[in-house]
Formats: sequence, structure tokens, C-alpha cells
Amino acid sequence: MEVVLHGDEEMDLRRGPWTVEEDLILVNYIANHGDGRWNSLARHAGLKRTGKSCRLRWLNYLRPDVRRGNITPEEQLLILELHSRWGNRWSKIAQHLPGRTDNEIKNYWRTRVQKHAKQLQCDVNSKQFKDVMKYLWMPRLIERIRAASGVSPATTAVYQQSSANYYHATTKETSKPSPESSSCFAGSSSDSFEAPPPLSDVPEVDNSTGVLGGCWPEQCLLSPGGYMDFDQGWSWGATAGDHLSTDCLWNVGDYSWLID
DNA sequence: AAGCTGCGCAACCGCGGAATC
DNA sequence: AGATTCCGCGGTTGCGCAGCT
Repeated sequence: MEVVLHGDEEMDLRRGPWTVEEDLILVNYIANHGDGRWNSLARHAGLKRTGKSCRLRWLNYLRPDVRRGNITPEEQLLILELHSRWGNRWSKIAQHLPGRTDNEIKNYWRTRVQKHAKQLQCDVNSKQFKDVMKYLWMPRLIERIRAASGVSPATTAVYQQSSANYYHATTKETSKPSPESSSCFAGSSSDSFEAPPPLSDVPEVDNSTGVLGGCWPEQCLLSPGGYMDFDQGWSWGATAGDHLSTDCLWNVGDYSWLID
């Protein structure tokens, strides 16, 4: 525990990990007086912490509705989707994951997603990695969610819409995307998902080559065994050994690590 | 058993914008 | 209206732990 002294004033501030006693003081104070106005809260509560530190401790750890534990596949999917739309706007993303903090989501992204990008030896913002997320990771999450027992229809609907939106965004994206939407899922301009496009809009796959037709801006080669399945509510699939991005055909082998 | 390494996570820092004085 | 303080966000750091050698 470090103590910071500021000038002539005897304003010693504690830093580092919070103690149980400090937690209790903060929780009790907020229970009686509410949160907000963090600097004065810190002073009145008798905590030798900055207001920022108190706010962070409350929001990220002590708040009663904070959810802890593993990020579920549903949450993973949502994080991938929302990050593709908004980038590193963690607090905005966190608003859509009840109980999860921006800090936790940010940590998840850095430790898991960026790790995967590193394993693929590509930048997390690269086309290659976005392809992997779009065509492999997210569909597999969707499949996994669907396969799991007890998935509510509402949840399924959300991800079916979500999945459809990826397709819609990919197929309808113009050659000059808006500044807001530099992501690969740039089709949605509002917070609500678009309705799935009609089946007639689905690009055809040349079974001999695996090349997608239609108005896809980039071809996506599927190796034998790869598949696109639009029958069961807008999902995609691909298998180990799939090739992505014809301009840089590469094979990253077994993708089983993508979902852990 | 000890040292090393990588991971996950809590906490801090710097900055920009909003609110207050 | 300008200065100061506060708040919230995103980036970064560092610690503890588990697994590996």
C-alpha cells in the first residue's frame, strides 16, 4: 500500500488494493447517502482515497448488481458484435451486458480476443482477423448457443437477427463506408438490428470452388467440408482448414481454440 | 522444489468534456 | 467568461496465481 503526500497539506492518499475495512466503509456510506459526487463522498466517508478510486471500486467491484465469473457464449457473441460496431467504446458496450463492467469487457477483449489475433499473427483490426470473427468465431458461438439446452426463444431471436445483420452488412455495404462504420459489420446505423434479408438475396455458393457469388464485397473461399447454412435461422459454418480472404489465402488450421 | 512464464484481473493514469465556482 | 474542479472513459500497469519446465 502506497501513501502519497501532496505538498504541505497532510493529505495522504492511499493507493493500491482496497482493504475489507475500506470496502465496508464505502458500501455503508453509499447505502446511507447514495453514490455520485465522488470526491466529496471520499472525504465525508473518511476514506483516504481519491474520488476516482472510490468510484472505480464501487462500479467495478462493490456494486451489488455486478456480475462476476466467466463470460458466457451469449455475452462473448454480443461483445464481438458490439465491438465490431463501436470499437473500443467499452462503457457503451457494457451498457448492453447487464452486470458487466466496462473494465471487465475491456479485460476480456485484451486477454482473449487480442490473444487469438496474436496466435493468428495478425492485427486485431485487420481484415483477416475480422474475417475469422465474422465467419468462424461468431457462427460457432451461435451454434454453441443454439446447441445448448435451455436457450430462450427471445435470446435465439436476438442472435438470429444479429447473425442476419452480419450478412446484411457484408452484402449491402457500399464501397465507401461511413466514418462511423469502419468495422466489417457496418450495416447498422442505429442500435436496433435490421430485419433479415429475404432468402432470395442470399449469395450462391459455387459448390465446385466454394466461391461465394452474389454481391459479397470479398470472396470467401470455403474448403471442402465448409458450409454455409441459411436454413436454420441464419447461421454460418466453416470447418477447420477453411480459407479466408482470397487475396491472402491462408490456413490457420484447427479453430477449436476459438471457443473456450 | 524452485524458478520461469503467461494469464486474468484489479487498480491506476492521463485526458477530454461537463459542471461548478 | 474564464478558471477550477469533477467525472467518466479508454489505455496501461502491476500483482497474484496457476501451470510448466
